[in-house]
This record gives sequence, C-alpha cells and structure tokens, in this order.
Amino acid sequence: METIHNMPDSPDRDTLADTLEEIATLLDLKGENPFKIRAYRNGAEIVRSFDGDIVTEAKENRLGEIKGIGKALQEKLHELATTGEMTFHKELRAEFPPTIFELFEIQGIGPKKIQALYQKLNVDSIASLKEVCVNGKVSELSGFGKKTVENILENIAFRESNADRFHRHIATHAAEMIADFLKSLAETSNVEVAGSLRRGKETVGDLDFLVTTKSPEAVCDQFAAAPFVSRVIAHGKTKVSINLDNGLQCDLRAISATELPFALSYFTGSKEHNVELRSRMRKKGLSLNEYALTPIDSDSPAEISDITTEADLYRFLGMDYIPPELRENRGEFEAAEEGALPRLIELTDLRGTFHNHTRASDGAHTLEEMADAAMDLGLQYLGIADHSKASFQANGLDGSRLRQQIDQIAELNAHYESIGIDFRLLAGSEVDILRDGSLDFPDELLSELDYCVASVHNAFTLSEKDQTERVIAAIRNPHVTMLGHSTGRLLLKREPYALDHDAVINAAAETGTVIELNANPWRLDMDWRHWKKARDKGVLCAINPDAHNVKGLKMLRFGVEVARKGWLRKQDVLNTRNLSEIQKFLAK
DNA sequence: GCCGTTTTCGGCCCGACTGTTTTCAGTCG
Repeated sequence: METIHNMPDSPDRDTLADTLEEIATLLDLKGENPFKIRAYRNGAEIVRSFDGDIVTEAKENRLGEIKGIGKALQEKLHELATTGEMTFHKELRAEFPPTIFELFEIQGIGPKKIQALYQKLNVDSIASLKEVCVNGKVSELSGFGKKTVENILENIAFRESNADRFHRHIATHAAEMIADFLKSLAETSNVEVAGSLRRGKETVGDLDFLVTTKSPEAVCDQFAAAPFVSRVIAHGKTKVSINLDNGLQCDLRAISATELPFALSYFTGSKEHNVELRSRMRKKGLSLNEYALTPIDSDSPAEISDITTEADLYRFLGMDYIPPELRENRGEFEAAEEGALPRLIELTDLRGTFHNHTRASDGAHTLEEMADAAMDLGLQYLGIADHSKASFQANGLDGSRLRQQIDQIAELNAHYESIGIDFRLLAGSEVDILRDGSLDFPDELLSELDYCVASVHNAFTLSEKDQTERVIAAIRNPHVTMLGHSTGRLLLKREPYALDHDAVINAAAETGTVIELNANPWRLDMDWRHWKKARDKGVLCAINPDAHNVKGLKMLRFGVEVARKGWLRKQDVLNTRNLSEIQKFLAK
C-alpha cells in the first residue's frame, strides 16, 4: 500500500459519504430545495456502496460517469479527496453549532422544528432542548403545543434509556412471538414480517408486521392492547406503532388481501430497492405504492390484473423474483433481468459446522453433549475448535491439553463407528493469531489436527496496515484452514478493527483459505457486504455458530440468513458438503 | 442537484398519523 508523507491523511470512503450526508442534513436545516437535499443524500449512498476504490476515482475526477453523481458532486468530492477539505461543507458547518446534529436523533422532531428551535430559542443540543421544554419557553413557538412538548420529553427520556438498534436474535424472537399473537386473532388471515428483519440485516431498528384482514380497526385495537406492548406511539384505523419493554419499535399495518403483494414489497424495502422498483414501474406508466399498481393517467397500459404475489410484480417487469435478502439495490435488478440471480443457500443445506467450543476452554458443555446436540440438528459432523493458550482469559488449551482432546475425539469417533452412527467429531483449534501474525501453536502440532480456525483476539488497535499484514500472515500459513470472525466487531458494542478486506480476500483466494461467516448474532462476521466479492474470487465460506453451549448451535440460522444477504449459494459454503466430501477436503 | 425513448426544462415516490396553524405542515417509514 502506498504511503504519503507530510500530507494530511487521505479521506476514506466513509469520510466522503458522511460529508455528503452531513451537507444534506445542513441543507435540510436551511430549508433548501428538497430535491437538492435528496441528491446529496443519494450521493452519500452511492459512495457507500460503490464497488471499487471510490477515493481514487474521486481523486482522478472520474465520478461523473456514475449515475446520480453529476458535475457539482463530482467537483466537490474531487476537492475533498485531493485536499482533505470541502469548502462548501466547511461554510455550511460554520452556520450551525456542531452539537445541533444530535437533535436529529430525537424522534418526533425533524429539520423544520429543529430550525425553529435553533433560530428562535437558540436550542443547539439535546440538553438545551430538554431545558426549554421543561421551563415552558418552547410553547412560545407556533407549532409547539402541549402534546408536542410531552412527546419531545418522552422521546428524550426514551433515547437516554434505550439503544435504537437490536441484535438479530432478539428481533427474531420478538417477531415470532408477535406473529404468533397476530395469527391467533380471529380477524386476521395472513401475517407477514417485513422490514429489515426479512431482508436479513445484521441488526434491526424496528419490526414491521403486515396482516390481511376484513376488520382492520379491530386488529389494530387488539394489537395496541396486547400484553407485550409497553408504549403506544401511534394508533390509527389501519396502522399502529408500539414499543416493547426492551424499546424495540413494532409497526403494524392492517390491509386487505389484494393489497398484500404491494404492501409486502413496500414494507420489506430497502428504501433504495423500492425507489428503483418504483422508477422502473414509472417508466411503464405505472405508479406503485403500498396498496396497488395503478396507471399514472388513463392512457397508460393497464394490463396490471392478476398480481397476487411479489413474484408477479417482478415478472411484470420482465425479471426473476428477487429474494428479500438481496433487495438493497446493489445489482439485484440487473441480475434479475439477466436471469442471473443466485440460488441462495438454505439452512437445510448445511451438513455440519466447524467453529465450536467445549468445557475444555470457555464453553459450557462436553464433547459428547455438543455432539448429541449436533446430531439432534441433523448434522453429520461437528468441528471442535477450542481456544488456544494465548486466550488465557478463555481458558485456552496448551499443547498437551489439545493433544488429549484430539485423543478423546478419536475415541468418540471410534465409538460412533462401532455402533453404526454416521456422525463424526472433527478435531480443530481456534488458534490465536498473535500480534506479529504468527500462530499460538507450532506447525507440528497444527498438522495433527483435522483443521484449524485462526482468529484475532487481541491488539485490536493496530493500524490498518499492521493488522492487515498480521491477518494475511496467518492466512498464508498452510495449516490454517479458515479465518475466524474477520472484522472482530461486536455488533452494537465494539467497532470492527481496521483491516483492508480486499487484501485479505485476495490472500484467501490465492491460498485457498476459507473465510468464516460467524453466525453468532453479536458478530455475523465477515460482514455480508464483502461476501459477493469474495465468492466471485472463489473464496469458500464456512458458516460457524461459534457455539459455547448446545443451544448455541441453533445460531447457524442467523449465519445462513446473512450468507443469503451476501449472495452465497450452496456451492459457496464449505459446510454444505457431506462428511466424506469434507474429509477429502480437509485431507488436502 | 440530477436526469433525459415526454430531454436541456421541469420534473423528481408516496401515504398515514399527529397535533395544531381548524385545513394542513411536519414527521416518519
């Protein structure tokens, strides 16, 4: 990687995107033309999801070829990429105090109200907003009644006590419980969960439920009065929003059966996908909303009948059905047109899994208990990869304890074979990648294992260059079968460490090293955004639950959901292969 | 600010709910 001395740090992709996003917010505050604001916001999204080195493209002033980036954005991004600053952004920022951005995190107030609060009462932070609400000054402003003040105070309190996003397992369990409740109502026929949960996102901000019914008002009333409701945010005749005790927001829409395909598509999103879908419909002279597809004017063609499923909607546009996980406007429309969408992996494709812990390190159960649980799930093999000695906080195994475990696994396998059970434990290790890129066990010991998962568990703060070199050194060790949880993130808790993922993926492709998709809902790592690229370079994925107890094996489902989001097919995932194929693969 | 098989101007996705300005603006998704 090139290094530039005596120069300000070159801005990265996030800086480019965040700057555009911030401009959009500031223009919003100034009451600018909403379409201009949208252009900046759209530009931020394009920069975030651009497949390639956007910073270099900006430096070399080539962004004009990208749809959605025009002359103005191209010039501004060029300035930012080459000088590290953007004059327009700097001038806009100077007009407002930096703390004003936090006001956008309060539900119920938007740019217009924030503008009024700032200009009339000099409110520039959540603290000062709270103050003018409590001392009554806010009621001097037109548009701020008693109820608005109550809402603001309530929302400030709520934000203080609840994070706004939730892990996938929490959201999934809540969604299943609430869907069961809705199905139990006499007035409902179909019950669907839409939103980012259906799209397989790694964390979820809210849950979206759709029910078809002939009595929407009765369904809404019963939902708003349900035992799991902690707070009713809004309660209308067809729409209800509530919070659960843990703060998770749940939105319900009660619709008619004929509206279901349109509503399901609309509320599954993503917003970016829907904008593209609507725009394609619009080119056919049709307007798509959450209820129907209708001609824009009476002259438009109206062969719209018989749309009863989401698949019909896509077929109408001459394309294949796009699974919810792919609906991010990241190339799925083009693939669907060409009939080139992947046939996505399913949970039932899995035949085994690799990265799991036992009581020997920091797990809760024994080899036998873990094996029994794996058999109950219908798996043919279970890889045991306890921690290595450098992870002393996790009771990591030293060489002699690891050799004992290898022997125990051999004994258990002999036992399974003797009684005719087609199941095998695989002897592995989750070996620490030390700070210098070497491994916590010597090659000689690693060669006695069936396989090895190499993971980073410390020194998260190394520079991107050092961290990347460290990880790639491990990938280049021929005894390393796979790289464990490669970004090191703990969702909603710890940021990923600095790592050049393109370089890591290239090294994995070159050496035939597998990359793990850690299915633990706190990790879901490697991130889904990298998988399509890795897959296209021939890198195999291993979906591993990183189970620390028998229940943990069930987290495999979250890994499959995120693998689907990463465009992965059955053939891209190593542990879809059966036992004999795996034994051959590991023997190589 | 962006875009173009209605093209270089005039559009840009759209509906529900809330509270308040009582006919509609602001916010949200």
